[in-house]
Amino acid sequence: MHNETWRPPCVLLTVDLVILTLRSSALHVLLVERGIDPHKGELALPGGFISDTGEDIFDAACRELREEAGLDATSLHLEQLNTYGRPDRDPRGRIVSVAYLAIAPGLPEPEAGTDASAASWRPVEEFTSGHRKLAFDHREILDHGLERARTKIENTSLATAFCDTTFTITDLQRVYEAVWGFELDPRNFYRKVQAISGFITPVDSDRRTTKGRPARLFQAGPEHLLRPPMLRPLPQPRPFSRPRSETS
Amino acid sequence: MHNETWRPPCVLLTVDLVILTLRSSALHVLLVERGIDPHKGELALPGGFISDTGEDIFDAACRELREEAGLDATSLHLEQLNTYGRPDRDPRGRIVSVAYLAIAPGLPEPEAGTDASAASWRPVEEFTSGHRKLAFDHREILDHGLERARTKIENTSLATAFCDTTFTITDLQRVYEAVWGFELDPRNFYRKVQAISGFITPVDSDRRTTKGRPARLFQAGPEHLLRPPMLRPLPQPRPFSRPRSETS
DNA sequence: TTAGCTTCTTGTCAGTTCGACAAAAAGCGG
DNA sequence: CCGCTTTTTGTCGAACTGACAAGAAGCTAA
Repeated sequence: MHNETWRPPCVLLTVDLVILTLRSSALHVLLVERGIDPHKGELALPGGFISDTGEDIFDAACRELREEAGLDATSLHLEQLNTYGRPDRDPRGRIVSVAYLAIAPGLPEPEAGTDASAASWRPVEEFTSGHRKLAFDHREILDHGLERARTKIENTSLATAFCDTTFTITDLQRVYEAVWGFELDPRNFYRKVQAISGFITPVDSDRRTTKGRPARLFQAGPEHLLRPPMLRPLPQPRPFSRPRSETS
Repeated sequence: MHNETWRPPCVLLTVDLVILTLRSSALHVLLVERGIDPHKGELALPGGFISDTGEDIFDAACRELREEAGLDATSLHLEQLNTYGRPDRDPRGRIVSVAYLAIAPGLPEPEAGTDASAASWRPVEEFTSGHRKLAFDHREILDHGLERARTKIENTSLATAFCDTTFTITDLQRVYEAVWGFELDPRNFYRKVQAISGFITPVDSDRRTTKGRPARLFQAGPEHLLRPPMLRPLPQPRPFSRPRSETS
């Protein structure tokens, strides 16, 4: 296939992070304003080159999470998304980026004065609705991250990663509503999440009270796979379902 | 973060393929016997280095599919899996591999005399049950590919990618049984797949006949997302589901 | 103190789906 | 025509879903 003098080409490897959280019931993503060219001044996902050839990719994602976002990887969900390597995606040369999805509970604005000071939480709605743009192909990466989140909270307990260690069922409902973009019936939601075995377990003798009736507190359960799953309502009312017995 | 003389390290990029198909109702994966060190003589996933810095990763996957497996990427399902970059995964140096999952309908053995002659279909059961080993971290990649397939045929129409353009409902059932490793009730399966709108559409006036009653033929429908989903039975009978009204 | 407000929690109820199984339908081989 | 195989249609009780009413438990303001 290749003669012996052929040397495989090498590429530069970066890590990009889609970090999602909930702030006042709206889904937000952490973005940085680029300080250097290319795309100077534009918004971009936090990320950067792997530090040396001995660094594992996952470790690089943890490091960027700490350096650029000021977040501790051990306390939040972090999973790999796709890898992006279109030859023209970066004008500086052949740069391949491994994207990661991070899910964090509600957090304060990144502290000024730190390395993460250039980062800020932005409502994802600004980008999904089309007006605002992102540097490089980061809009595509963000879309993939959002779709991954939408799908995974259907079948896994990922939604609890948006919550603190203890949370109310209404907190959890806010997560589903923000990620899916749908309002849900609180009464059906309340019973449904409890019927899924291992999803959430009650924390006894403690309730959180804000305005109405105090709510029971829960914590994430042992099960990762939700069965039955939480199915999101579909955007389109679906073409049509063939009547069962109409065989023509 | 880095001074200006710092140059980001570059890595070698490869593509590895998990190519799945059904042969006589059993799930098979295409593997090659390595002709060179490292891991000479061992079984490995087909794959190779990207050919030059201008080649897109997806295109590289298509090329390897053609060169190593003799398959045409336009006629089968091809999607990206995870990217593997542990520093010690390849003794030759820092080699990062982007894995792809390909799903093909039942196919004959790769033709001898071609570039793909080193490749052969192996039952996945040989590897999942533990005895036989794979080169590098390819066992891990295979496991991820299998888990992806198991999950995606639940929620998407991916299962039809294992079938020819027309197929019977029993053919489709064989796919689910092979990928999940569970036997399913043909009668419930028959009605369930038809109730999912857009999953499969009947091909009129044509039936396939082998031994028993001739079976109606179908083709893949327009819908990608299955709603309601096909839920696989769980290995463990699940701990226990709290009685609905037991609130203590 | 009590009425009103908010939010959480439990009930109800009809339509749908699911899983286990029976039985009919449609071919083939003898 | 009889038995065999495989596909297709029925049946039926249990479980789940989605819509909505209503009770429970706090807070606040008159």
